[in-house]
Amino acid sequence: MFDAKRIQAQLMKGTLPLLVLATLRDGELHGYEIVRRIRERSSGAFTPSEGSLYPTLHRLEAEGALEAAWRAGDGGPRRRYYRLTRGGLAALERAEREWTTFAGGVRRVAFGEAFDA
Amino acid sequence: MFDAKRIQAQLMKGTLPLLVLATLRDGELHGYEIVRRIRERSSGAFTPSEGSLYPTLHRLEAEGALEAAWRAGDGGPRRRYYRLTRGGLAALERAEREWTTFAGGVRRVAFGEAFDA
DNA sequence: GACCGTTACCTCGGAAAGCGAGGTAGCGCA
DNA sequence: TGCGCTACCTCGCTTTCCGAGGTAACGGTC
Repeated sequence: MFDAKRIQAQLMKGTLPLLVLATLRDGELHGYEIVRRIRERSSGAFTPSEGSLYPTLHRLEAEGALEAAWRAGDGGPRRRYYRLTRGGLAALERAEREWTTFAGGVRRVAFGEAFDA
Repeated sequence: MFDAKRIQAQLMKGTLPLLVLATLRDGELHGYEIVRRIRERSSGAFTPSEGSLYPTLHRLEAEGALEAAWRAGDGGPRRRYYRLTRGGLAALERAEREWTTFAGGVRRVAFGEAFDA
C-alpha cells in the first residue's frame, strides 16, 4: 500500500542542501567524503545518491554558497574539494531555521504536540 | 540566493499524506475542512494547495487508506467526506514512524544532536 | 432574474529534485 | 591485460508540488 522507499526519496527533497552545507561546517571536503559523513552521522539512514549529490554541489557553488578547488588525489583520481563561503554559512543558518519551522509544523499537525525548538 | 518559498514546496513533498491521515484521526472530514485544520494546527505555516490536496486524497483512497462518501452540503455545494479505514490507521502509524526516523536523521546530520524521539 | 461572492470539488501543465544507470578516468595488484 | 576501487559527471525517469483554470450550487443584491 505504501512503498517506504518511495516516500523516503520524496521526504529527502529540499533537505540535501541543508545536509551538505551542515557537513561542510567541518571544513573542506570532497563529494565522496560528504556522502560518507552524511551516512555515518545519520546512522546509515541517508545515503544520498551521486545523481543528486553532484547536481546539488554544483547548484550551491553556482549560488555562491560553496567554493571548490581541484586537488590531485594521492593514490587515486583527482578530487574536487568544497568549502563554505561566508554566504554559504548564512545560507546554512537560513536552511536550519527553515527546517526547524517546517519540522515544528509537521510535529504539531501530525503528533498534536505543542511547539518546541 | 535561496528562495524560501521554493524550498518549502520541496520540503513538503512526501509529507502531505502524513498530514492528511493525521488530520483525519479527528473523524470524518471533507477536503476544504482538512486544509483549514492543517493550516490552523500548523499556525499558518502550511496551507496545502488544492492542486496537491485532491490528488493526495484520491491516491490515499485508491490505496485503501481512506473511504469517501458524498453528502449534500447544507447551504452550499455537495461535499465529499473522507475517513480513515483500518488500513489507513496502519498507514498513518507507518508514516509517523517514517517521519520520526527521517527528522531524527536530519537533526543528527544538520545539528549534530544525539537521538531523541 | 441577472449577477457576484463563497464554498467546494476537480484537472491540467510546468517545475523541482531525487534516483538509478551509465560513462570516464587514474591507480594498484594479480 | 584485466579487475576493482575511488572519484567525478550526466542523462532520463519518476514523483509530487504549485498555480491557474473550470464546474457547480447556494445566498444576497439590484
